[in-house]
Amino acid sequence: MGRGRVELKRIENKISRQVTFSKRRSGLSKKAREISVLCDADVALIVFSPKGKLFDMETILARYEQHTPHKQVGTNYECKDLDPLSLRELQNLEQQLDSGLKRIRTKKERSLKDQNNLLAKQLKEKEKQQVVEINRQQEQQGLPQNVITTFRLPQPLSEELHGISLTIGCGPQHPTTDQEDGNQPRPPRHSNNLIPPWLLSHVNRQ
Amino acid sequence: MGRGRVELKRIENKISRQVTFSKRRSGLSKKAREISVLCDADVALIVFSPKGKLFDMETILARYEQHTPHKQVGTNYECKDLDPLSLRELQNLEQQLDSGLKRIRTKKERSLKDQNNLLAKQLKEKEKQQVVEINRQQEQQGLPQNVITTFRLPQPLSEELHGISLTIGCGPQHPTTDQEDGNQPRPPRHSNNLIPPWLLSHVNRQ
DNA sequence: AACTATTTATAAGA
DNA sequence: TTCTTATAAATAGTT
Repeated sequence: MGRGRVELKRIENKISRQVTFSKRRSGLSKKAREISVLCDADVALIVFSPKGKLFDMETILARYEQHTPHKQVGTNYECKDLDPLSLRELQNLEQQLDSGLKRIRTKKERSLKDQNNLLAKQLKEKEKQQVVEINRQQEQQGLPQNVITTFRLPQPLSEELHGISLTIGCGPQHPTTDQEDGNQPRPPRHSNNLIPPWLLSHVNRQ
Repeated sequence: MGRGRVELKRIENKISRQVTFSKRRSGLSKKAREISVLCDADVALIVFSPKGKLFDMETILARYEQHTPHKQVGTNYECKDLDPLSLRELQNLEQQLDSGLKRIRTKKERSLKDQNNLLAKQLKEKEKQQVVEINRQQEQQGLPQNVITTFRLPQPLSEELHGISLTIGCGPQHPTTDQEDGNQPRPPRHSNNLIPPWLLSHVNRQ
């Protein structure tokens, strides 16, 4: 339905796929609503986005549900349908289970978020301490201060970071061949008083 | 779509309603299948007939692109076979819906936990850094310290260092502008905990 | 179930 | 994202 035929295969272009998803999702919802109204049917439609996010969940329930036992029309059979009550009960059960799951999930999420917040606060605190620490040291050595606060925007930042990364990664070149020797003479300490954190994480090893 | 406009209200004529139901039901299924394939989305569609009978139930999971051929319900089959089948299918559907919910929940949880871990690691490094910092200061004051010379450079570290340089110096490791595939799970931008935490806090700032 | 006149959905482009 | 429009697709009424 559009300016070209649609091949029934995954749309590889991400943008196109998202656009198509958005359009078709609304179209699908509309049609689901229509059939439910026109034909007095119950329709449940659940659409998950490509990334698994619950993108749309729509339950369309026709207003009146007459669950009178009935016969199959237009066939030779008298057919007892699936018991509407059972169906309804199943639906109820599903809803209850789902809401139960949601409650638990919510609790878990809240717990995790609390934990996140706590950790973030602690981390921030540590950073403050560190900045003060470094500034204090530099002050002692008569070096310019506020090294860290010179980092601002992403773009200029990355350039500055590049320099720093060289300092960290390529400054005291550690030969890669000395992996097994535990008593390598240490390269001279950085003249820079910023001790590479990656180094610290190894100091306490073993 | 047809020879006349459709008023969005229940079709009173029973035969017409059933015919329309049948037609639209297949159309709806088709569209659901299409969006699931085209957009790589998971779609669940449940349609109940006006009287509560499970008339059509289709679960489309894009991952398994095998589309079960449509079932003819009601016309040519023994009714006694229908009900248990419907029941079983309903149970299947319930299970699939549930697993869909679980999948999402798991993803959210994993995301939060990753974040927690990252924060925890950063925090830990900060602490270590502070300890070494203090040691260094003490050293400056004439106190012998050998903290750093105990350091051993394990093989993997150099690779990690390389990673740091790339990460910091070369900008986004994972270009977001690619059109190819947005579904590949990307590693977190700085999953590497060796990046200086103070630096990380700047890089990640948004 | 088939057939079409129409309406509707929507792909591509702006 | 939203609108526009050319076209493909769905489908209402009919046979």
